[in-house]
Amino acid sequence: MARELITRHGGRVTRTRIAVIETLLASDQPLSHDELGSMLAEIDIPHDRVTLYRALDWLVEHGIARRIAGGDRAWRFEAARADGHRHAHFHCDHCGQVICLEHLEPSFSTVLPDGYRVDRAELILHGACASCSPQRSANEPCCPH
Amino acid sequence: MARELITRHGGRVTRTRIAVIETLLASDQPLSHDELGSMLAEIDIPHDRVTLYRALDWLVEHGIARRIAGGDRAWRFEAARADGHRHAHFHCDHCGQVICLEHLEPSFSTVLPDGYRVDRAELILHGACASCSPQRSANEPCCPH
DNA sequence: GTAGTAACTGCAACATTGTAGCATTAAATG
DNA sequence: CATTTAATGCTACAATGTTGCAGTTACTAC
Ligand SMILES: [Mn+2]
Ligand SMILES: [Mn+2]
Ligand SMILES: [Zn+2]
Ligand SMILES: [Zn+2]
Repeated sequence: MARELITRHGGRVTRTRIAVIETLLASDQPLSHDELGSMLAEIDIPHDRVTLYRALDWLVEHGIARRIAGGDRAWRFEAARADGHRHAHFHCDHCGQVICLEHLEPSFSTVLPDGYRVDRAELILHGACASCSPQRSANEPCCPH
Repeated sequence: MARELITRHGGRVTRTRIAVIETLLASDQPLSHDELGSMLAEIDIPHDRVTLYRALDWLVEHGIARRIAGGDRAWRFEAARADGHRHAHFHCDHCGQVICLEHLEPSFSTVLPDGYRVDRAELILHGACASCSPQRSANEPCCPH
């Protein structure tokens, strides 16, 4: 699956690329470079920081992954859907976790000044996730924050 | 006006704060720290990078300014409206300029998992501004990009 | 106006996130 | 296996932002 995605786009099948694709496909939420780095380290895929940046750039360039601007200053990445499906995201301002809002399309309709061209819309809801919301009972464990 | 805004919130009236507030109020688009720094330098307000960061933090904390995540990794700031009005923004991926879409409210309605709390929504349209759109006549000046 | 005090500033050092150049390694191909 | 060149690893650098701390300044009380 991962190998085929890579060769289909004329890339070379390397350890890091395979692991990144498989990790993204297995994740139900977008992952930051840093998170991916840790996950790769855990499954014993040695790699350089820069290699990971370049692998992710390559995946985005070829439409295999999508880049999301979280609202903090770190990109997050998720596997692109074959059908081009897009959705909004929720960013927990407390622990930094980002989740996908599968059923919320970032649609818009607006009058832009003449000559402007829209390529895509990003909708991000900010708030606190369940683990970070203050109303939860005080003896349940919270996020590492 | 600026002085009053500051004292009303129990802050000390300083050169930098006044200049920042006045610059934000006079601007029709959100400004990055860097842009603000240049503008302040032009009107002869000497200041340290860090002072500007702290002035902006203070303004946001007190609801005088609002912080916007452009999509590149630099915050932008705009004067907050008295009526709490919010709107979406357009980010030119070519020259980095951000403009306000006054009439586009970043509304949303979605079912979040239990326990999640939404504080605000950010909607950013990405594309090319009029100066950067390719269809413009080739002998008009374009952005510095 | 002077003095006292806490808020604010400026500077230096550091943190995080990401890029660029370049020599080395290794995936693909025949 | 030998050749080719894409991909990697390393080092150095850039952009954006934060922290600690000593010194300055805006405000308050007199
Ligand atoms: Mn998603
Ligand atoms: Mn705006
Ligand atoms: Zn959280
Ligand atoms: Zn532009």
